[in-house]
Amino acid sequence: MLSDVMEDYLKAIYSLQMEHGPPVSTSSIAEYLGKTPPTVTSMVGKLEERGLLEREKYKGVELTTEGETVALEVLRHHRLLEAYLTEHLDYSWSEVHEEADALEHHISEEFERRVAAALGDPEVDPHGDPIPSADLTPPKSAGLSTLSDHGVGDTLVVCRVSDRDPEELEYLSEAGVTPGTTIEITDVAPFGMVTVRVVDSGREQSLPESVAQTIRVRAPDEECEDESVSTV
Amino acid sequence: MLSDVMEDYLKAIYSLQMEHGPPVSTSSIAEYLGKTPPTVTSMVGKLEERGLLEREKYKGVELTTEGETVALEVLRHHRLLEAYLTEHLDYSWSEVHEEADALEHHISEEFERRVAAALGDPEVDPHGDPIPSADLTPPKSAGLSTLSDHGVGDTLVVCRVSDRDPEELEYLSEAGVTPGTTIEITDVAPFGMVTVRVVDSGREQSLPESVAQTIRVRAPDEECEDESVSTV
DNA sequence: GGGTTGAATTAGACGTGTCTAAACTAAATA
DNA sequence: TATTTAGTTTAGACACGTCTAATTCAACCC
Repeated sequence: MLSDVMEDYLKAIYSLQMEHGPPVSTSSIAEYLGKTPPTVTSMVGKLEERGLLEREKYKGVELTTEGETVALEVLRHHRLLEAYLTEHLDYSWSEVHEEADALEHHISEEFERRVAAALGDPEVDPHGDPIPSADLTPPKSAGLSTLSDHGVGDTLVVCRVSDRDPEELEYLSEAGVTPGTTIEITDVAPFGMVTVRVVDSGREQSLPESVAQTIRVRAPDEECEDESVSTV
Repeated sequence: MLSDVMEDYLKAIYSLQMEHGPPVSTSSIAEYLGKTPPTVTSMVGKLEERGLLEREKYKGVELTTEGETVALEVLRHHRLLEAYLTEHLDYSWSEVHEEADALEHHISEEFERRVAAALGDPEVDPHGDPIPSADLTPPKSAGLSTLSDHGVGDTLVVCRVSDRDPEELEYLSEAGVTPGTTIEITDVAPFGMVTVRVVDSGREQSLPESVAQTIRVRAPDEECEDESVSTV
Protein backbone atom coordinates (compact mmCIF):
# COMPACT_ATOMS: atom_id res chain seq x y z
CA MET A 1 0.00 0.00 0.00
CA LEU A 2 1.08 3.52 -0.77
CA SER A 3 1.44 5.94 2.12
CA ASP A 4 -0.23 9.34 2.23
CA VAL A 5 3.16 10.93 1.89
CA MET A 6 3.96 9.00 -1.27
CA GLU A 7 0.62 10.03 -2.73
CA ASP A 8 1.47 13.64 -1.97
CA TYR A 9 4.76 13.34 -3.81
CA LEU A 10 3.09 11.81 -6.85
CA LYS A 11 0.42 14.51 -6.89
CA ALA A 12 3.08 17.21 -6.61
CA ILE A 13 5.17 15.72 -9.41
CA TYR A 14 2.09 15.44 -11.57
CA SER A 15 1.24 19.11 -11.06
CA LEU A 16 4.78 20.23 -11.75
CA GLN A 17 4.86 18.06 -14.84
CA MET A 18 1.64 19.70 -16.07
CA GLU A 19 3.06 23.16 -15.50
CA HIS A 20 6.58 22.86 -16.85
CA GLY A 21 6.75 19.40 -18.35
CA PRO A 22 9.21 16.67 -17.41
CA PRO A 23 11.83 16.27 -16.19
CA VAL A 24 10.84 17.60 -12.77
CA SER A 25 13.77 18.65 -10.59
CA THR A 26 14.45 17.62 -7.02
CA SER A 27 14.45 21.20 -5.83
CA SER A 28 11.14 22.07 -7.45
CA ILE A 29 9.47 19.13 -5.70
CA ALA A 30 11.15 20.15 -2.46
CA GLU A 31 9.85 23.69 -2.76
CA TYR A 32 6.35 22.57 -3.76
CA LEU A 33 6.01 20.28 -0.77
CA GLY A 34 8.00 22.29 1.76
CA LYS A 35 10.62 19.58 2.23
CA THR A 36 14.42 19.68 1.92
CA PRO A 37 16.08 18.37 -1.25
CA PRO A 38 17.73 15.37 0.44
CA THR A 39 14.34 14.28 1.72
CA VAL A 40 13.02 14.42 -1.81
CA THR A 41 15.97 12.49 -3.23
CA SER A 42 15.34 9.76 -0.70
CA MET A 43 11.61 9.56 -1.37
CA VAL A 44 12.07 9.71 -5.12
CA GLY A 45 14.36 6.69 -4.81
CA LYS A 46 11.59 4.72 -3.15
CA LEU A 47 9.01 5.75 -5.71
CA GLU A 48 11.38 4.68 -8.47
CA GLU A 49 11.84 1.25 -6.85
CA ARG A 50 8.09 0.86 -6.90
CA GLY A 51 7.91 1.68 -10.58
CA LEU A 52 5.93 4.86 -10.10
CA LEU A 53 8.44 7.13 -11.78
CA GLU A 54 11.60 7.15 -13.83
CA ARG A 55 14.62 9.03 -12.77
CA GLU A 56 17.81 10.20 -14.33
CA LYS A 57 20.33 11.06 -11.68
CA TYR A 58 21.15 14.76 -11.41
CA LYS A 59 18.56 15.44 -14.12
CA GLY A 60 15.10 14.90 -12.75
CA VAL A 61 12.08 12.71 -12.64
CA GLU A 62 9.08 11.71 -14.77
CA LEU A 63 6.00 9.74 -13.73
CA THR A 64 5.38 6.33 -15.27
CA THR A 65 1.87 5.50 -16.44
CA GLU A 66 1.30 3.78 -13.12
CA GLY A 67 2.53 6.78 -11.16
CA GLU A 68 0.35 9.07 -13.19
CA THR A 69 -2.68 6.89 -12.53
CA VAL A 70 -2.11 7.16 -8.80
CA ALA A 71 -1.74 10.93 -9.09
CA LEU A 72 -4.96 11.15 -11.07
CA GLU A 73 -6.79 9.07 -8.49
CA VAL A 74 -5.72 11.42 -5.72
CA LEU A 75 -6.52 14.45 -7.84
CA ARG A 76 -9.96 13.03 -8.59
CA HIS A 77 -10.58 12.62 -4.89
CA HIS A 78 -9.37 16.12 -4.19
CA ARG A 79 -11.51 17.80 -6.80
CA LEU A 80 -14.62 15.78 -6.11
CA LEU A 81 -14.28 16.72 -2.47
CA GLU A 82 -13.87 20.39 -3.33
CA ALA A 83 -16.96 20.25 -5.46
CA TYR A 84 -18.95 18.37 -2.84
CA LEU A 85 -18.00 20.67 0.01
CA THR A 86 -18.96 23.68 -2.05
CA GLU A 87 -22.25 22.34 -3.28
CA HIS A 88 -23.54 20.33 -0.35
CA LEU A 89 -21.88 21.68 2.75
CA ASP A 90 -22.04 25.35 2.00
CA TYR A 91 -18.31 25.92 1.89
CA SER A 92 -17.17 29.00 0.08
CA TRP A 93 -15.15 28.70 -3.01
CA SER A 94 -11.85 29.56 -1.36
CA GLU A 95 -12.17 27.48 1.78
CA VAL A 96 -12.25 24.01 0.37
CA HIS A 97 -8.65 23.35 -0.58
CA GLU A 98 -7.21 22.52 2.81
CA GLU A 99 -10.13 20.34 3.80
CA ALA A 100 -9.85 18.38 0.56
CA ASP A 101 -6.11 17.95 1.05
CA ALA A 102 -6.73 16.39 4.43
CA LEU A 103 -9.47 14.05 3.27
CA GLU A 104 -8.31 13.01 -0.19
CA HIS A 105 -6.09 10.18 1.06
CA HIS A 106 -8.69 8.65 3.32
CA ILE A 107 -11.85 8.18 1.32
CA SER A 108 -12.84 4.77 -0.05
CA GLU A 109 -13.71 3.90 -3.63
CA GLU A 110 -17.27 3.62 -2.47
CA PHE A 111 -17.20 7.11 -1.05
CA GLU A 112 -15.72 8.44 -4.26
CA ARG A 113 -18.54 6.83 -6.26
CA ARG A 114 -21.26 8.18 -4.02
CA VAL A 115 -19.90 11.69 -3.95
CA ALA A 116 -19.54 11.68 -7.72
CA ALA A 117 -23.11 10.44 -8.05
CA ALA A 118 -24.44 13.06 -5.63
CA LEU A 119 -22.83 15.72 -7.81
CA GLY A 120 -23.95 14.23 -11.11
CA ASP A 121 -20.43 13.33 -12.25
CA PRO A 122 -19.11 16.84 -12.73
CA GLU A 123 -16.21 17.54 -15.07
CA VAL A 124 -14.65 20.48 -13.26
CA ASP A 125 -14.23 21.50 -9.65
CA PRO A 126 -15.20 24.88 -8.19
CA HIS A 127 -11.91 26.47 -9.29
CA GLY A 128 -12.42 25.24 -12.83
CA ASP A 129 -9.83 22.49 -12.65
CA PRO A 130 -10.86 19.40 -14.62
CA ILE A 131 -11.80 16.39 -12.47
CA PRO A 132 -10.12 13.22 -13.79
CA SER A 133 -12.70 10.68 -14.94
CA ALA A 134 -13.40 7.50 -13.00
CA ASP A 135 -11.29 5.41 -15.38
CA LEU A 136 -8.29 7.66 -14.67
CA THR A 137 -7.27 8.18 -18.26
CA PRO A 138 -5.06 11.25 -18.57
CA PRO A 139 -7.26 14.28 -19.34
CA LYS A 140 -6.30 16.03 -22.56
CA SER A 141 -4.76 19.35 -21.56
CA ALA A 142 -7.25 22.02 -22.49
CA GLY A 143 -4.63 24.38 -23.84
CA LEU A 144 -6.28 27.44 -22.41
CA SER A 145 -4.52 30.77 -22.58
CA THR A 146 -3.65 32.85 -19.58
CA LEU A 147 -5.03 36.24 -18.63
CA SER A 148 -1.59 37.79 -19.11
CA ASP A 149 -1.50 36.54 -22.73
CA HIS A 150 -4.16 39.12 -23.64
CA GLY A 151 -4.28 42.85 -24.08
CA VAL A 152 -6.50 45.89 -23.48
CA GLY A 153 -9.99 45.60 -24.95
CA ASP A 154 -10.11 41.78 -24.99
CA THR A 155 -13.28 40.27 -23.59
CA LEU A 156 -12.76 36.86 -22.00
CA VAL A 157 -14.47 34.18 -19.96
CA VAL A 158 -12.64 32.92 -16.88
CA CYS A 159 -12.26 29.12 -17.02
CA ARG A 160 -9.90 28.29 -14.22
CA VAL A 161 -7.99 29.84 -11.35
CA SER A 162 -5.17 28.25 -9.40
CA ASP A 163 -6.10 26.67 -6.09
CA ARG A 164 -2.59 26.73 -4.67
CA ASP A 165 -2.65 29.98 -2.72
CA PRO A 166 -5.58 30.58 -0.34
CA GLU A 167 -4.85 34.32 -0.14
CA GLU A 168 -4.96 34.74 -3.89
CA LEU A 169 -8.14 32.70 -3.95
CA GLU A 170 -9.76 34.88 -1.32
CA TYR A 171 -8.75 37.95 -3.28
CA LEU A 172 -10.26 36.70 -6.53
CA SER A 173 -13.38 35.42 -4.84
CA GLU A 174 -13.78 38.85 -3.23
CA ALA A 175 -13.26 40.52 -6.60
CA GLY A 176 -15.86 38.34 -8.30
CA VAL A 177 -13.34 36.84 -10.71
CA THR A 178 -14.57 33.24 -10.68
CA PRO A 179 -14.87 30.47 -13.28
CA GLY A 180 -17.69 31.28 -15.68
CA THR A 181 -17.59 35.07 -15.31
CA THR A 182 -16.92 37.31 -18.28
CA ILE A 183 -14.31 40.02 -17.94
CA GLU A 184 -12.84 42.74 -20.12
CA ILE A 185 -9.28 43.97 -19.91
CA THR A 186 -9.35 47.74 -19.43
CA ASP A 187 -5.69 48.43 -18.77
CA VAL A 188 -2.27 46.86 -18.79
CA ALA A 189 0.25 48.81 -16.77
CA PRO A 190 4.04 48.37 -16.64
CA PHE A 191 5.29 45.23 -14.87
CA GLY A 192 2.26 43.37 -16.16
CA MET A 193 -0.32 44.81 -13.79
CA VAL A 194 -3.66 44.06 -15.43
CA THR A 195 -6.94 45.84 -14.77
CA VAL A 196 -10.13 44.00 -15.65
CA ARG A 197 -13.80 44.90 -15.55
CA VAL A 198 -16.20 42.19 -14.45
CA VAL A 199 -18.92 42.49 -17.06
CA ASP A 200 -21.90 41.45 -14.92
CA SER A 201 -21.15 43.71 -11.97
CA GLY A 202 -19.24 46.42 -13.82
CA ARG A 203 -16.67 46.31 -11.08
CA GLU A 204 -13.01 46.98 -11.88
CA GLN A 205 -10.11 45.19 -10.32
CA SER A 206 -6.34 45.34 -10.75
CA LEU A 207 -4.34 42.14 -10.63
CA PRO A 208 -0.57 41.72 -10.39
CA GLU A 209 1.03 39.75 -13.17
CA SER A 210 1.84 36.81 -10.90
CA VAL A 211 -1.90 36.36 -10.40
CA ALA A 212 -2.87 37.09 -14.00
CA GLN A 213 -0.61 34.24 -15.09
CA THR A 214 -2.57 31.72 -13.06
CA ILE A 215 -5.97 32.65 -14.49
CA ARG A 216 -6.97 30.56 -17.50
CA VAL A 217 -9.37 32.18 -19.93
CA ARG A 218 -11.07 31.56 -23.27
CA ALA A 219 -12.78 33.70 -25.89
CA PRO A 220 -16.54 34.13 -25.18
CA ASP A 221 -17.54 31.99 -28.19
CA GLU A 222 -15.03 29.13 -27.74
CA GLU A 223 -15.81 25.74 -26.32
CA CYS A 224 -14.39 24.94 -22.93
CA GLU A 225 -14.87 22.47 -20.14
CA ASP A 226 -18.16 23.19 -18.39
CA GLU A 227 -17.72 25.93 -15.89
CA SER A 228 -18.91 25.10 -12.45
CA VAL A 229 -21.75 27.11 -11.05
CA SER A 230 -19.84 29.10 -8.52
CA THR A 231 -22.00 29.99 -5.57
CA VAL A 232 -19.73 31.83 -3.19
CA MET B 1 -0.31 17.95 18.07
CA LEU B 2 -1.72 14.51 18.73
CA SER B 3 -1.14 11.82 16.11
CA ASP B 4 -3.91 9.74 14.61
CA VAL B 5 -2.52 6.75 16.42
CA MET B 6 -2.68 8.46 19.78
CA GLU B 7 -6.26 9.45 19.10
CA ASP B 8 -7.05 5.83 18.33
CA TYR B 9 -5.58 4.73 21.64
CA LEU B 10 -7.59 7.32 23.55
CA LYS B 11 -10.78 6.34 21.76
CA ALA B 12 -10.12 2.67 22.50
CA ILE B 13 -9.41 3.33 26.15
CA TYR B 14 -12.55 5.42 26.41
CA SER B 15 -14.67 2.64 24.96
CA LEU B 16 -13.13 0.02 27.21
CA GLN B 17 -13.62 2.30 30.20
CA MET B 18 -17.30 2.67 29.29
CA GLU B 19 -17.72 -1.07 29.01
CA HIS B 20 -15.84 -2.35 32.02
CA GLY B 21 -14.78 0.77 33.87
CA PRO B 22 -11.24 1.73 34.82
CA PRO B 23 -8.59 0.59 35.21
CA VAL B 24 -8.16 -0.57 31.62
CA SER B 25 -5.51 -3.26 31.16
CA THR B 26 -2.67 -3.26 28.68
CA SER B 27 -3.82 -6.49 27.12
CA SER B 28 -7.39 -5.33 26.60
CA ILE B 29 -6.17 -2.27 24.75
CA ALA B 30 -3.82 -4.45 22.73
CA GLU B 31 -6.62 -6.78 21.76
CA TYR B 32 -9.02 -3.95 20.95
CA LEU B 33 -6.55 -2.27 18.62
CA GLY B 34 -4.84 -5.35 17.23
CA LYS B 35 -1.45 -4.42 18.63
CA THR B 36 0.96 -6.34 20.85
CA PRO B 37 1.10 -5.60 24.60
CA PRO B 38 4.63 -4.11 24.51
CA THR B 39 3.50 -1.68 21.85
CA VAL B 40 0.66 -0.61 24.09
CA THR B 41 2.92 -0.21 27.12
CA SER B 42 5.14 2.05 25.09
CA MET B 43 2.32 4.17 23.77
CA VAL B 44 0.61 4.40 27.11
CA GLY B 45 3.86 5.79 28.52
CA LYS B 46 3.78 8.60 25.98
CA LEU B 47 0.14 9.38 26.64
CA GLU B 48 0.87 9.55 30.34
CA GLU B 49 3.73 11.99 29.78
CA ARG B 50 1.29 14.21 27.93
CA GLY B 51 -1.15 14.16 30.79
CA LEU B 52 -3.86 12.34 28.84
CA LEU B 53 -4.12 9.40 31.20
CA GLU B 54 -3.01 8.12 34.57
CA ARG B 55 -1.29 4.85 34.95
CA GLU B 56 -0.46 2.49 37.72
CA LYS B 57 2.22 0.09 36.68
CA TYR B 58 1.10 -3.50 36.30
CA LYS B 59 -2.45 -2.36 37.12
CA GLY B 60 -3.84 -0.38 34.24
CA VAL B 61 -4.81 2.97 32.94
CA GLU B 62 -7.50 5.62 33.31
CA LEU B 63 -8.12 8.68 31.16
CA THR B 64 -7.68 12.14 32.66
CA THR B 65 -10.32 14.76 31.94
CA GLU B 66 -8.14 16.02 29.13
CA GLY B 67 -7.74 12.54 27.64
CA GLU B 68 -11.45 11.98 27.87
CA THR B 69 -12.13 15.23 26.07
CA VAL B 70 -9.92 14.18 23.19
CA ALA B 71 -11.66 10.81 23.03
CA LEU B 72 -15.06 12.50 22.99
CA GLU B 73 -13.97 14.81 20.19
CA VAL B 74 -12.92 11.85 18.06
CA LEU B 75 -16.08 9.98 18.96
CA ARG B 76 -18.19 12.99 18.01
CA HIS B 77 -16.46 13.09 14.64
CA HIS B 78 -16.98 9.37 14.16
CA ARG B 79 -20.64 9.38 14.96
CA LEU B 80 -21.48 12.54 13.07
CA LEU B 81 -19.79 11.01 10.05
CA GLU B 82 -21.76 7.80 10.43
CA ALA B 83 -24.97 9.75 10.61
CA TYR B 84 -24.05 11.95 7.66
CA LEU B 85 -23.02 9.08 5.43
CA THR B 86 -26.24 7.27 6.19
CA GLU B 87 -28.53 10.24 5.70
CA HIS B 88 -26.90 12.15 2.88
CA LEU B 89 -24.79 9.70 0.94
CA ASP B 90 -27.07 6.75 0.92
CA TYR B 91 -24.82 4.45 2.89
CA SER B 92 -26.49 1.51 4.53
CA TRP B 93 -26.55 1.22 8.21
CA SER B 94 -23.81 -1.38 8.41
CA GLU B 95 -21.35 0.11 5.93
CA VAL B 96 -20.47 3.35 7.62
CA HIS B 97 -18.15 2.28 10.41
CA GLU B 98 -14.95 1.78 8.43
CA GLU B 99 -15.41 4.94 6.42
CA ALA B 100 -15.95 6.96 9.58
CA ASP B 101 -12.87 5.41 11.19
CA ALA B 102 -10.77 6.55 8.27
CA LEU B 103 -12.13 10.09 8.18
CA GLU B 104 -12.63 10.91 11.84
CA HIS B 105 -9.04 12.08 12.38
CA HIS B 106 -8.91 14.31 9.36
CA ILE B 107 -11.93 16.58 9.46
CA SER B 108 -11.65 20.19 10.59
CA GLU B 109 -13.71 21.91 13.27
CA GLU B 110 -15.44 23.74 10.47
CA PHE B 111 -16.38 20.47 8.78
CA GLU B 112 -17.67 19.11 12.05
CA ARG B 113 -19.89 22.17 12.52
CA ARG B 114 -21.27 22.01 9.00
CA VAL B 115 -22.01 18.32 9.13
CA ALA B 116 -23.73 18.71 12.48
CA ALA B 117 -25.77 21.60 11.07
CA ALA B 118 -26.72 19.63 7.94
CA LEU B 119 -28.03 16.88 10.20
CA GLY B 120 -29.82 19.20 12.61
CA ASP B 121 -27.53 18.44 15.54
CA PRO B 122 -28.59 14.83 16.09
CA GLU B 123 -28.12 13.16 19.46
CA VAL B 124 -27.54 9.61 18.32
CA ASP B 125 -25.86 7.98 15.36
CA PRO B 126 -27.43 5.31 13.12
CA HIS B 127 -26.50 2.51 15.52
CA GLY B 128 -28.12 4.36 18.39
CA ASP B 129 -24.86 5.43 20.01
CA PRO B 130 -25.08 8.87 21.61
CA ILE B 131 -23.14 11.60 19.79
CA PRO B 132 -21.10 13.68 22.25
CA SER B 133 -22.25 17.29 22.25
CA ALA B 134 -20.14 20.07 20.74
CA ASP B 135 -18.91 21.19 24.17
CA LEU B 136 -17.53 17.68 24.79
CA THR B 137 -18.96 17.31 28.27
CA PRO B 138 -19.09 13.63 29.20
CA PRO B 139 -22.51 12.25 28.27
CA LYS B 140 -24.37 10.74 31.20
CA SER B 141 -24.41 7.01 30.64
CA ALA B 142 -27.96 6.13 29.69
CA GLY B 143 -28.05 3.03 31.85
CA LEU B 144 -29.96 1.00 29.32
CA SER B 145 -30.47 -2.68 29.89
CA THR B 146 -29.29 -5.34 27.54
CA LEU B 147 -31.41 -7.73 25.51
CA SER B 148 -30.03 -10.65 27.50
CA ASP B 149 -31.25 -9.06 30.75
CA HIS B 150 -34.84 -9.82 29.75
CA GLY B 151 -37.00 -12.92 29.49
CA VAL B 152 -39.70 -14.54 27.37
CA GLY B 153 -42.73 -12.35 26.79
CA ASP B 154 -40.98 -9.03 27.31
CA THR B 155 -41.72 -6.40 24.68
CA LEU B 156 -38.85 -3.97 24.14
CA VAL B 157 -37.65 -1.16 21.93
CA VAL B 158 -34.14 -1.44 20.51
CA CYS B 159 -32.08 1.64 21.40
CA ARG B 160 -28.56 0.75 20.43
CA VAL B 161 -26.49 -1.95 18.80
CA SER B 162 -22.74 -2.27 18.88
CA ASP B 163 -20.88 -0.99 15.85
CA ARG B 164 -17.71 -2.96 16.48
CA ASP B 165 -18.32 -6.04 14.36
CA PRO B 166 -19.40 -5.49 10.75
CA GLU B 167 -20.64 -9.09 10.40
CA GLU B 168 -22.87 -8.79 13.41
CA LEU B 169 -24.10 -5.49 12.10
CA GLU B 170 -24.93 -6.98 8.72
CA TYR B 171 -26.77 -9.79 10.44
CA LEU B 172 -28.90 -7.48 12.55
CA SER B 173 -29.57 -5.13 9.68
CA GLU B 174 -30.67 -8.13 7.63
CA ALA B 175 -32.91 -9.28 10.47
CA GLY B 176 -34.54 -5.88 10.85
CA VAL B 177 -33.30 -5.44 14.41
CA THR B 178 -32.39 -1.77 14.28
CA PRO B 179 -32.60 1.16 16.70
CA GLY B 180 -36.20 2.21 17.08
CA THR B 181 -37.80 -1.13 16.27
CA THR B 182 -40.01 -2.91 18.77
CA ILE B 183 -39.32 -6.58 19.48
CA GLU B 184 -40.78 -9.25 21.66
CA ILE B 185 -38.79 -12.07 23.20
CA THR B 186 -40.43 -15.36 22.20
CA ASP B 187 -37.88 -17.84 23.48
CA VAL B 188 -34.75 -18.16 25.54
CA ALA B 189 -32.87 -21.39 24.92
CA PRO B 190 -29.95 -22.85 26.88
CA PHE B 191 -26.63 -21.03 26.53
CA GLY B 192 -28.53 -17.76 26.28
CA MET B 193 -29.77 -18.14 22.72
CA VAL B 194 -32.60 -15.61 22.41
CA THR B 195 -35.38 -15.66 19.86
CA VAL B 196 -37.18 -12.40 19.17
CA ARG B 197 -40.11 -11.40 17.01
CA VAL B 198 -39.87 -8.07 15.22
CA VAL B 199 -43.27 -6.59 15.93
CA ASP B 200 -43.71 -4.59 12.72
CA SER B 201 -42.76 -7.35 10.32
CA GLY B 202 -43.75 -10.32 12.45
CA ARG B 203 -40.46 -11.91 11.55
CA GLU B 204 -38.66 -14.14 14.06
CA GLN B 205 -34.94 -14.26 14.57
CA SER B 206 -32.61 -16.16 16.89
CA LEU B 207 -29.61 -14.39 18.34
CA PRO B 208 -26.65 -15.92 20.17
CA GLU B 209 -26.05 -14.56 23.65
CA SER B 210 -22.86 -12.78 22.60
CA VAL B 211 -24.95 -10.67 20.27
CA ALA B 212 -27.89 -10.25 22.66
CA GLN B 213 -25.50 -8.72 25.19
CA THR B 214 -24.56 -5.94 22.81
CA ILE B 215 -28.12 -4.84 22.09
CA ARG B 216 -29.37 -2.10 24.37
CA VAL B 217 -33.13 -1.94 24.91
CA ARG B 218 -35.77 -0.04 26.87
CA ALA B 219 -39.38 -0.64 27.85
CA PRO B 220 -41.80 0.71 25.21
CA ASP B 221 -43.02 3.50 27.50
CA GLU B 222 -39.66 4.65 28.87
CA GLU B 223 -37.78 7.74 27.79
CA CYS B 224 -34.62 7.21 25.85
CA GLU B 225 -32.27 9.13 23.61
CA ASP B 226 -33.98 9.82 20.30
CA GLU B 227 -33.70 6.88 18.04
CA SER B 228 -32.32 7.61 14.64
CA VAL B 229 -34.54 7.03 11.69
CA SER B 230 -32.89 3.98 10.29
CA THR B 231 -33.28 3.79 6.56
CA VAL B 232 -31.36 0.73 5.47
C1' DG C 1 40.84 22.54 -20.33
C1' DG C 2 40.64 23.99 -15.36
C1' DG C 3 38.09 26.43 -12.04
C1' DT C 4 33.82 28.08 -10.19
C1' DT C 5 29.21 27.50 -8.92
C1' DG C 6 24.67 25.78 -8.06
C1' DA C 7 22.13 21.82 -7.66
C1' DA C 8 21.83 16.82 -6.34
C1' DT C 9 23.27 13.14 -3.76
C1' DT C 10 25.32 10.46 0.08
C1' DA C 11 26.20 9.96 5.01
C1' DG C 12 24.59 9.89 9.31
C1' DA C 13 21.30 11.10 12.78
C1' DC C 14 16.66 11.42 14.98
C1' DG C 15 11.59 10.69 16.36
C1' DT C 16 7.59 7.73 15.85
C1' DG C 17 5.29 3.49 16.07
C1' DT C 18 5.81 -1.12 15.66
C1' DC C 19 7.68 -5.85 16.64
C1' DT C 20 10.01 -10.19 19.22
C1' DA C 21 12.47 -12.07 22.99
C1' DA C 22 13.70 -11.76 27.61
C1' DA C 23 12.92 -10.25 32.32
C1' DC C 24 10.03 -9.08 35.83
C1' DT C 25 5.53 -8.66 39.02
C1' DA C 26 1.85 -9.85 41.44
C1' DA C 27 -1.72 -12.74 42.28
C1' DA C 28 -3.27 -17.50 42.84
C1' DT C 29 -1.97 -22.21 44.25
C1' DA C 30 0.08 -25.72 46.75
C1' DT D 1 5.73 -19.67 52.50
C1' DA D 2 7.35 -21.23 48.08
C1' DT D 3 6.06 -21.90 43.42
C1' DT D 4 3.66 -21.36 39.38
C1' DT D 5 1.45 -18.64 36.04
C1' DA D 6 -0.69 -14.99 33.59
C1' DG D 7 0.06 -10.62 32.44
C1' DT D 8 3.28 -6.49 32.10
C1' DT D 9 7.29 -4.21 31.22
C1' DT D 10 12.12 -3.64 29.51
C1' DA D 11 15.59 -4.31 25.95
C1' DG D 12 16.76 -4.14 21.51
C1' DA D 13 15.69 -4.05 16.64
C1' DC D 14 13.50 -2.24 12.44
C1' DA D 15 10.91 0.63 8.80
C1' DC D 16 9.49 5.14 7.70
C1' DG D 17 9.99 9.96 6.80
C1' DT D 18 12.49 13.65 8.00
C1' DC D 19 16.64 16.63 8.86
C1' DT D 20 21.75 18.82 8.60
C1' DA D 21 26.38 18.50 7.03
C1' DA D 22 29.51 16.89 3.75
C1' DT D 23 30.40 15.34 -0.81
C1' DT D 24 29.84 14.84 -5.69
C1' DC D 25 28.29 16.15 -10.19
C1' DA D 26 27.52 18.88 -14.36
C1' DA D 27 27.35 22.92 -16.65
C1' DC D 28 29.24 27.26 -17.59
C1' DC D 29 32.97 30.65 -18.19
C1' DC D 30 37.46 32.42 -18.89
